[in-house]
Amino acid sequence: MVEPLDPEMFDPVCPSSALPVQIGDKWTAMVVLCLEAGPRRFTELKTPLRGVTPKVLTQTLRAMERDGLVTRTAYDENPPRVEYELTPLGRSLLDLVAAARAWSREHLPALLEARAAHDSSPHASRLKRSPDSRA
Amino acid sequence: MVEPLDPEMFDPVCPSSALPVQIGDKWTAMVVLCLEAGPRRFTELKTPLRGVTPKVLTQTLRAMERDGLVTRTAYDENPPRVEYELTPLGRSLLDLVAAARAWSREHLPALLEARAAHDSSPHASRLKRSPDSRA
DNA sequence: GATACTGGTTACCTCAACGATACCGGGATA
DNA sequence: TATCCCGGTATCGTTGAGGTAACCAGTATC
Repeated sequence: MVEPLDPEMFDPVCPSSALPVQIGDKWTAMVVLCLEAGPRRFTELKTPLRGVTPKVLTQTLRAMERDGLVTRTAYDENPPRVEYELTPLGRSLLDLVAAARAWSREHLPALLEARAAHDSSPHASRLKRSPDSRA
Repeated sequence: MVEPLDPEMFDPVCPSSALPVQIGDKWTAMVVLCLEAGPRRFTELKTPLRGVTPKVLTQTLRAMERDGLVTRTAYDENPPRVEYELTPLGRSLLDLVAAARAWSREHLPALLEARAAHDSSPHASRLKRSPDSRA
């Protein structure tokens, strides 16, 4: 079995709300990351995906299953056990996620800085006079 | 001046609705692509972005300006002229867009095939018996 | 009995993105 | 006078992703 997931693997302060790249739905990229090391159970996924409701996690996983990104295996045991695992196709998304994370590491600070500067500026005139002059 | 934009540079049949990667808002990636070759005017952008309403295009461009991805330069001339241009930060998104497009070229057919297969299948039982026994 | 655990389902609500349509101001042109 | 062009605004409506809360079956344990 693989190691348990770090409940804090996703920084709640640096959410995808800021970065301009999204893979699939809101949680898809995080699910991919959670499944990188091996199959995981439903409740196992819920832990690091803090705040995700079972409904939304189910929706996400169903959509990923539909698209061939994960497989769902339910074992008729007691207590019930369901495992989700990345397919090779889903695994191919890891490169993309890595690219997005690389971009963020490199450029997100500049973006946030630009945003902060813009928000705090007194909205200077957006007009450039013709090359003559100005009063 | 740069060459005019091809009004059909974006295939209306292969929209981003299918592919699981999104850069910024709905139109952001396309705007980046449109600005790749040089500055463009508002109406110039509207043409290849078929169907975008001026309101939404304005929203997109303002958001990109806020994030330091484009610069907006308005010339006080007649008729009015406004030019949008990629900043180096905006230009850095080109790599990401290229990565997303590469992934799509390589893997999107498999995803769509999986989706079609899933949608047309009679939803086989999602239950797997415990591995110990047989029937 | 009562409660808890697993892997969900169902009904309802909210909010922001997106879109449709119409309109505007200021020249220049006819 | 009227119309066109450009770069937008204003107002309205739709849509859907996502969230909240409650509930479920089956077993097991208290």
